[in-house]
Amino acid sequence: MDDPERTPAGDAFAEFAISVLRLAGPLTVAGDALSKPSGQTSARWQVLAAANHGPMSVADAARALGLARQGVQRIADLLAEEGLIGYEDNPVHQRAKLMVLTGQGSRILHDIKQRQAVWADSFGEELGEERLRQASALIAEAIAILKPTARASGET
Amino acid sequence: MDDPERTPAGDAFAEFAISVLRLAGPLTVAGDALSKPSGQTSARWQVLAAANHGPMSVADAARALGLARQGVQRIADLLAEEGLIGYEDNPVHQRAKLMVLTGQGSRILHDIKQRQAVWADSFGEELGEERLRQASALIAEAIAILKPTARASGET
DNA sequence: TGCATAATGACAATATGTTGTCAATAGCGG
DNA sequence: CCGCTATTGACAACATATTGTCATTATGCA
Repeated sequence: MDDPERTPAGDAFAEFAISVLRLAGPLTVAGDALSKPSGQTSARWQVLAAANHGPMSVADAARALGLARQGVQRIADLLAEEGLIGYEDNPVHQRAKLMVLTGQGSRILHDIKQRQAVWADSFGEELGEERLRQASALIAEAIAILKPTARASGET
Repeated sequence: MDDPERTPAGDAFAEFAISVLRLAGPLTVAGDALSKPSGQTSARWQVLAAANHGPMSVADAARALGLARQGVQRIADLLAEEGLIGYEDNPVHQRAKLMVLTGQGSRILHDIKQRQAVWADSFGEELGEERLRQASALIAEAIAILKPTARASGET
């Protein structure tokens, strides 16, 4: 019943994975705190930001955010109910309407972005730009090689 | 209505934060896949691993995992119902019983660890030990400086 | 000892996200 | 044009996790 042996690189990856999962919690809490003054949350902010990037369908936004389509749909419907986004007809697809920010949605996103800028500058300064960029690059690689695995056991 | 200006370091931190949140999803999916053959999930595996590290109360495990105490309690109660862990009397605390793996819990955790070792070695090899360790160190720093902020608006 | 404060587990409400299923629509090859 | 496959939104079930509240138990200090 000894523990399985891992290579040093395997150990490093395991530690990395645990670290990422541990950081996700505080980051979401911080995002909630940044968006709460505008009555929003991390998840709603993410969808607002996606819609602001350009008119896109819910499925497009889900791919951009790396989330399940149905989860983003739920958030988007809530945002639409509250008048922060609207669904515009899609000239090239009858079912897949395009999300577009309303005036109120734009104002709210702008307010959140202003708070986020102060926050990000502070932590960016403390952690160091170069290291952050290297870590982001590594994380992007990890996502790229993990995603196909996820997709193999993916939807339906 | 221009976007707020961020410093380069602030940009880097914002990108880093988004990357971490995006990676958390695939990592959880991968953890579910590793533990599913044993009838477990990522969350249950984490709690089993904490209990295996040494007898500890639910609150101890929650702190070790960086999660809310109540969420860990829910998982732990499920594991206890299924006979994977037991609650032992705590000599120094009447209420806070200590979680201990049962024989079945140990066997299941061991099986998951074996699958995880193969998986971690593979991705560790591909991403590189040194970069992974640097990223883990940076993430640990980020957790350290983010957590106090979270605690300021913390429990009750 | 006695009391204020903190820690802990129990319970509930809510937010987030995945998975599964289905019908409607697109897209493509014959 | 027809038919097969993929995409999309709708709907539901479930897992995970936070927040809030409460009673019980520990802890530290006067």
